[in-house]
Amino acid sequence: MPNIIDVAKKAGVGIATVSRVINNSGYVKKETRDRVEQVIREIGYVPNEIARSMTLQKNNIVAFLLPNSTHLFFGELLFNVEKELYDRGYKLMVCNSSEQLEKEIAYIDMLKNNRVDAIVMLTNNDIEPFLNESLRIITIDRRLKNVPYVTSDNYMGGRLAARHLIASGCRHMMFIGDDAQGEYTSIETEVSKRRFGFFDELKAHGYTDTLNIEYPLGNYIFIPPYVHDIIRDHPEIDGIFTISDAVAAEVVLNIERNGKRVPEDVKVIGYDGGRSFLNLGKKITSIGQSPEKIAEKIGELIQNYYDRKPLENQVVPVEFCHGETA
Amino acid sequence: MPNIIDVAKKAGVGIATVSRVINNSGYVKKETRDRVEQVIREIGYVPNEIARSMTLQKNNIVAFLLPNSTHLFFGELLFNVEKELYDRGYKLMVCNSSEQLEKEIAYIDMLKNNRVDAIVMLTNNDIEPFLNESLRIITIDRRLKNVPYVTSDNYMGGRLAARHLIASGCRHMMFIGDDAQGEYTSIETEVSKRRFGFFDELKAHGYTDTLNIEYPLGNYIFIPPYVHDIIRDHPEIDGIFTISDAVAAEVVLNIERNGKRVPEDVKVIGYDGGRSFLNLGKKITSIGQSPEKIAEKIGELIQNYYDRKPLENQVVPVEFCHGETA
DNA sequence: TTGTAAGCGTTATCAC
DNA sequence: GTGATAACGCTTACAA
Repeated sequence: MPNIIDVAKKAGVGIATVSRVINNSGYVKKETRDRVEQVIREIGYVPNEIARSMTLQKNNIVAFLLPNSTHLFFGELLFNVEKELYDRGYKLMVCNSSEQLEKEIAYIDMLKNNRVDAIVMLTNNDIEPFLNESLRIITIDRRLKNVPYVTSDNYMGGRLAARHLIASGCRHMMFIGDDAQGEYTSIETEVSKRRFGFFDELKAHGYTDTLNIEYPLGNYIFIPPYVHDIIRDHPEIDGIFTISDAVAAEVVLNIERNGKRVPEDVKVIGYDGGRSFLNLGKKITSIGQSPEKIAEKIGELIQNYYDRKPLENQVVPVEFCHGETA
Repeated sequence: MPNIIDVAKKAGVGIATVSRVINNSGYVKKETRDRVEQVIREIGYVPNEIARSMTLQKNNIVAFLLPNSTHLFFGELLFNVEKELYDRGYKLMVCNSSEQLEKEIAYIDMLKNNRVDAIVMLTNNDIEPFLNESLRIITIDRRLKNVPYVTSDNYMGGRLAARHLIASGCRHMMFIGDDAQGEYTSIETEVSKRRFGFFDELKAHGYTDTLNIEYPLGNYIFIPPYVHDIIRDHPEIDGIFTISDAVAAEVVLNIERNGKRVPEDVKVIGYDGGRSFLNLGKKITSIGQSPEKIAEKIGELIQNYYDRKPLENQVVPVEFCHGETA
């Protein structure tokens, strides 16, 4: 593979001149430039980004460390983040941790070795002890010390869900989720604000008997079986808000299996926009967060890293998505 | 950020010795090794992979160029390929082309610049003119000159679908797909073998009036509206095999909208394993191809590139997936 | 305008 | 066993 020296020799110029030509920097006489470009085409020279990275001390590579890109919302996020970065001239490395802390640690090690310019991180694990100041990180839905984050307006999402259930005439509500910051984990997740917003709005309207179900942090997908028992043991419940669409879908299926109708007897609202694999036969009513907008904000923050500008946390608006379950 | 020279100085040894320690290569006296390792820990030295790439002339980075990672099957593939590569010590760069040839070309250019070690490519575009011998490529479902490919056993998939429809008592079959190699494109896709296998098996059983619907290559997701008209104009059709689950889902919805029942009146078989977003309320009967196995084969081929072993095309078995539409 | 040379952080070859 | 030193391919002062 030809290098810059080959080009320089063949064109009868110095390598600095070739460099100036390919980077469009500095002064180069038109004729010289033409000659160099001619040679470049002739011998099929392609600048070596690795060598350039060495000199420039940056490689324009960003990594996205996330639990699992096959999860619906994460997959959308991945796609949009990649797109956003491509438009800005950066490349994306994907790192699926499968929710495992050890794998996250191993990945971060690898990413340090590879000197990626920045890391976009999506995790619910206790990763903080394994990070250091030198890493340029952006988190999604997660508060870490001195790390900027992007999140959707979870608090508003919770309030919107509450308002809809109230307006639909529900009297006894319930929240189901594994975002718990309380007894199960010390992890601080922005996602918990869905719960806070939901309860605050309900209280403000005089609903005080809302059931609060929490269980250890997972991936917002699975639900412990006993949750279904709780639902059955509380036949008065007629409005449920869940931490995600995946959980909502499972709840709907289970309720229907137990002879109640959704939304006629029980209304269920999920979170993420209403998509599901579970073949419910109806669209989940949901609070939608936009992967495009979140990715856009991530792109802007990354750009700020490159431009050495200060980074500010970003909260992206959510919207109520009409569906057939509430 | 400390480098190998810093370590060498502080440990009072030459850099070659440090290199031997971190690579576990050559002879190093135990005491020397301990001292060096001690210093490495002390100053937090992390080897620079970029520099290593320079010297070694490889960076252990593989790129996955695909149309759109949010498509169900592609997303699964991406996840599994990344996992497979991670296990082998390689890193994955994602490149979504959104089906656009120009974007694929731009990506390939970028990947050349970055000297990625290999490219896994999934495309239906006429990309061949833009590749050259120096690129180490592996395609999925696609035949290119001198490029090894991995694909599922599409031909057998087609036969399995035919057998099931026959066994279910269907009399008049139809195939729907945009894999066409005939009048619409010169692209040679392994996917077309689904069609060939389907027809061959039907013919072998004496079914000769099978309807063959083809339309220009897309992404195996959308379907031209007139296809639905064709279905309606042929009320005798009672068995349909489609190029993908996405197409199958759309066909099922449309048939039911027109007052027929699936699978009672018309049986529909898709391809990919039966998943869908479309909330059919039932699982699609389908020919399943395993993203895990395909990814595994891709991993093996990539490994062969690194090991400079010859690469052979890989055909991965498929299986019939029972569902509720056929 | 253009060329020379230092430096980026490794690995590997060769002496010692 | 160990240490200089030459690559690897580029950018960028600094000189000319």
